[in-house]
Amino acid sequence: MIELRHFRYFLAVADHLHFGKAAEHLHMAQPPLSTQIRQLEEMLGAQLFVRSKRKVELTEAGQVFLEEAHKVMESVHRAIQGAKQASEGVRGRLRLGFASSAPFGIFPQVLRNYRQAYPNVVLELQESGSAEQLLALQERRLDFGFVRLPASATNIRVESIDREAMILALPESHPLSQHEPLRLQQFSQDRFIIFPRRDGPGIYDRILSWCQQAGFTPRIVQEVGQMHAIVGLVGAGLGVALVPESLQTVHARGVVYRHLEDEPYIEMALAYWDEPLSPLHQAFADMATGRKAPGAIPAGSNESDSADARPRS
Amino acid sequence: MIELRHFRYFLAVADHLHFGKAAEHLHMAQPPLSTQIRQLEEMLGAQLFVRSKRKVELTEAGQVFLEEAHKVMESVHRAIQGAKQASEGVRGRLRLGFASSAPFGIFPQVLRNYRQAYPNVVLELQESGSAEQLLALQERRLDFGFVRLPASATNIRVESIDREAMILALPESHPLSQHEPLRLQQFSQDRFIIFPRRDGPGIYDRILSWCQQAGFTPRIVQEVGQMHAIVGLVGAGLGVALVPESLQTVHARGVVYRHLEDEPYIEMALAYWDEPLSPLHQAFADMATGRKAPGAIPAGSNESDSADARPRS
DNA sequence: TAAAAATACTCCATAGGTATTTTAT
DNA sequence: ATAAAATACCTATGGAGTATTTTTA
Repeated sequence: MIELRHFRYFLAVADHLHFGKAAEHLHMAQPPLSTQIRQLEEMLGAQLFVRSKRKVELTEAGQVFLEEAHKVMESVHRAIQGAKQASEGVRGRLRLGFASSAPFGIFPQVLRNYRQAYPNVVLELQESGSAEQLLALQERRLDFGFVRLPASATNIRVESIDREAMILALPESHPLSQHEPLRLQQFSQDRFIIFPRRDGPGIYDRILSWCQQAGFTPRIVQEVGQMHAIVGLVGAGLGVALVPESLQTVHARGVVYRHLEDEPYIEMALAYWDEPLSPLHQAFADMATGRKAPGAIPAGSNESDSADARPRS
Repeated sequence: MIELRHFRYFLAVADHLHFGKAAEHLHMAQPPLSTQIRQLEEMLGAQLFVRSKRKVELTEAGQVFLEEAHKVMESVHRAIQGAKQASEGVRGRLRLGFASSAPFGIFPQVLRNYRQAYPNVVLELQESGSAEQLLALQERRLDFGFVRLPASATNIRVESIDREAMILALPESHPLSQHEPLRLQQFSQDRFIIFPRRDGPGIYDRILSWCQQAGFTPRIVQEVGQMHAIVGLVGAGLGVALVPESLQTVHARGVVYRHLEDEPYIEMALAYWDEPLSPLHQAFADMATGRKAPGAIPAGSNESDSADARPRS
C-alpha cells in the first residue's frame, strides 16, 4: 500500500538525484531507501529513476510523478493546517441570522471586527424575524441570531448586546413634526405602521404596551416586515412608526425623526445554542458580546507549526 | 509521522461515523483503528471526532479535514495514474520541430493521428530550418524534427517518411504557363526564388544539382525562408520556384503550378535521437513513420487500474 | 578502480489482533 | 443493561540498520 513515506523518499531522491545523499538528508541508511523506492516503482508499475552511468536520472514517469508528488505533499499540508485552524476556531463557516433592523445598529460593527480577526471564517448571512431565527437555531440551521428582545426559546441562550432608544418616525407634514420633546400619548389618534407580530412578537408587544401605558391602543394600519420599508411608508404619509434610534441613518424623503420625552428603549441580543461551544462559536460569541476585545489577534495564522510531528511513542 | 494510512482510516470512520463499522470496512479490528485515529488527532493537535452519547460525530476540524483528506486521496490517485500513463507513453510532452514546407505535407496528418491516439501528450511545435532542427535535437532542445532530405547529424537518426514530386510554381503571365509537361531546361533563363541554403542545405543543393543536370546554373534572385512566402513572390512575378507538390494547396493569386516531365522529388524525414527511446518517444516515432497503425488505441486511458495494489511481500 | 546502488541478513518498532474494561445512555 | 469505544497486552509484519556484493564508467 502506497504511503506518504514513499512520497517523502521519492522527493528526496528526486531532489538529490543520489540515493546516498538523499538517505543522509532523510537521516536514514541508503539500502532501505533503495528498497522503498524500488517498492514504490513496483506499486506504480512504472520506473521512476534510471540508475545508470554512475548517475541517477528521472524517467518521464518520474518527472510526472515528481510534479504530482509535490501537489500531494501540499494537499497534505493544507489538510493538517486546515484541521489545526478549524480546531482553533480561526477557520470554518458561521450561519448568522439577523433582524431587519440589525444592519443599522451594532451588527455591522460586530461583523467587521470579527472578519478582521478571523478572515478565514466564511460568514453566511440571512435576514429573518426573531421568531424564525430562534426556530432556526433550535433546528441547527443557524449558528447565531441577532434578535430583538424580548425573545426566548428552550435550549437557546439569549444575551443582550446593545440597547437603544426607540424614536418616532413622522411624516414631515405631521402637525407635531416641529415639536420636541414629544410624548407618546400625543399620538393616540395617529395611525401606526408596525412590525408584524409573527416576525418579532417581542418588539410588537412592547410597542403596544408603551401605548397602553400612555393610555391608548394604537390604530395599526399596516404591518411591514422590513424596517426601511416602514420608514418609506412613513415618508409616504401613511402613518407614524416607532423605530430604533439607529434607524436615523436611513434618510427617507419626507421623514423626520423625533425623540420621546420618556424614552422607551429596545435591546439587540445575540442568540445561540445553550451548550458548550466549539472554539469557532465561542470566539464569535465572545466578540459579539464584547467579552473579547475586537482587536485581539487570534493564534493560528502561523503556518509554520510543527505540522507533522511524530506521535508520542 | 502522518501517513496515508491515517487518511484512509479517517475517511472510513468519517464515512461510517462508527468505529466498528469502519474497522469492518477496512478489514481490520476496531481497537487499532481507534488507536490510529487517536494518534492522528494527536499529530494534528486537533480533535476530529466527538465520541459521545453513543454516537460519533465530526468536529468542525473534522469536517475541514474530511474535505481536505478527499483532496489528498485524489492527488495521490492523480500521481499514481500520472506515473502509470507517463510510463506507458500516453502522457507527457513532445517538442516537435518542422520545416516550413511541412504543414502542407503529411505532417499535419501525423499530428492529427497522434493527438487522437495520445490526447494527454502535450505537443510543442516550433518551425525552423532542417539544420537548426538537427542542432536542437543534438542539444536535446527538441524531441523530433520533421526535416527535408538530405539531412544528417551525428547521434541523430533520420528516417524518410514521405516522398513527393517537386513542381514548378510559375507566374500566370509566364510564357510557358500554359504548356505541360515542361522540362527544367526550358527555364534556364528564368530567375529562381529559392530556400536559403543555411536553413535547408539539402533541398538547396538538390535544386542546384537538378539544374546542373538540365545544363544550366539557375539565376537566384531571392532567398526566402518560408514556403508560402516563396509562392507569394512567384505570384508577384519576381521569378519561378521549385516547390513540393503539396504546396499546390496554397492558392496564391497569379500563381500556377506545373509538373515537370522528369519529375525530381524530395523527401520529408523524421529526425530523432539515435538511442533507445522511451515509450513516449517510441510511440511517436512508430506512428510518424507508419510502423504503427494510426488507429491503434494505446492502453492507459483506463483510469480504474489497481493503482494502489500491495507491494509484493 | 572506485563510487554508488543493490543484496543479504538481522533486529526491533509498531501496526494490528485478542481479551477486557470503561463509558454513556 | 447494552452498545460502542478505550485500554491492556501480545504478536508478527516489515521498515530500517549493518555488512557485503554487484555494477558500470
